[in-house]
Amino acid sequence: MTDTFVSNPSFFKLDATLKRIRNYWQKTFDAHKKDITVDQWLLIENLYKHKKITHNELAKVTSKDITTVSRIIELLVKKELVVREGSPHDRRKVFLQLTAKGSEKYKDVRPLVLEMRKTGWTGLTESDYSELTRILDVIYNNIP
Amino acid sequence: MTDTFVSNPSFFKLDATLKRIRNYWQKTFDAHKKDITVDQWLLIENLYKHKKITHNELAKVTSKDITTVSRIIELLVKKELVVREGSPHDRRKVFLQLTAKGSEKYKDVRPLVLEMRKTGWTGLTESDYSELTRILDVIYNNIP
DNA sequence: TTTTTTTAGTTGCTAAAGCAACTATTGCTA
DNA sequence: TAGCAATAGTTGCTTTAGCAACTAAAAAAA
Repeated sequence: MTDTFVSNPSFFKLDATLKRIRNYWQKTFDAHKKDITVDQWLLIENLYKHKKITHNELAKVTSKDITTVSRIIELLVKKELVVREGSPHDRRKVFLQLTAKGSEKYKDVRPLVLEMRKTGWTGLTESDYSELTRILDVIYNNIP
Repeated sequence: MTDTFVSNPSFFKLDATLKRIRNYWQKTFDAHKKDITVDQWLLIENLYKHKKITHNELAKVTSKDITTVSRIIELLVKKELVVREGSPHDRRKVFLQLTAKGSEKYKDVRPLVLEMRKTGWTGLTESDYSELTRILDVIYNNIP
């Protein structure tokens, strides 16, 4: 790998792309008055998928810091989209679950998300997707 | 493009990878007592490259919000790495420049950054790099 | 059983992202 | 030339990121 190659700012390109996607998602949510942020959506999506899960587990599957999860969940509880329920067996643990309102929010927002993902992938093939996944995975695992 | 494909959370993978890189960079900066954040570094890198530039231009080349740039620059000014200098021709404009200390910081940190980039790319080829760049560019330009 | 360590979660702090509203110029136009 | 629009930046606000320090409970070790 050449020096000019290494000096190439791929970090920057990742960052710029992600910011652009995030921005687009947020603007779309806002335009449709979904009253939700992108990261709040990510948590809702995972809560829908996992049904019952702790802060810690949710942090792992979303690649978020547990403190960040804790605070986003607080906002979702305030919006009555999520309930916290202490575990009877282990009183340190708190299980998180979507409320009925939370499930409805998921079903309400999901079509928008699918549409946006489709938009992002326009002109790309499934093999492009595999390539991207492969390369990002390698980079991810290269980091000590 | 199939539905399962579209539903695949590539956004999440981008986010996770970027967070991991950012985290690694920050920890490395801290371990070497560079007293700098990743985004502060990005601005310094661009100030070194462009020599004399306004907030607005710096925001464009770094894909950052101008308010964000404004505040990061404030921190860099406090650290005496950057000076603001009003334009005599247009009193709205403020030119930004690295101080001598700022240039030194750049030269001091740059080897670390090159090393980390190399680490991230271990096991990948230049064609992987082109692929990643191409795919990210397509996605970026797909976003309305 | 008592002490120590580990685990789950919260709170305080600083940094960065981005929108809205604001000031101060400069440029355009009627 | 006077009035209005556009441009450059800053400040206030809410959200997310992540480290450090903390509480409380459970698990492991003495």
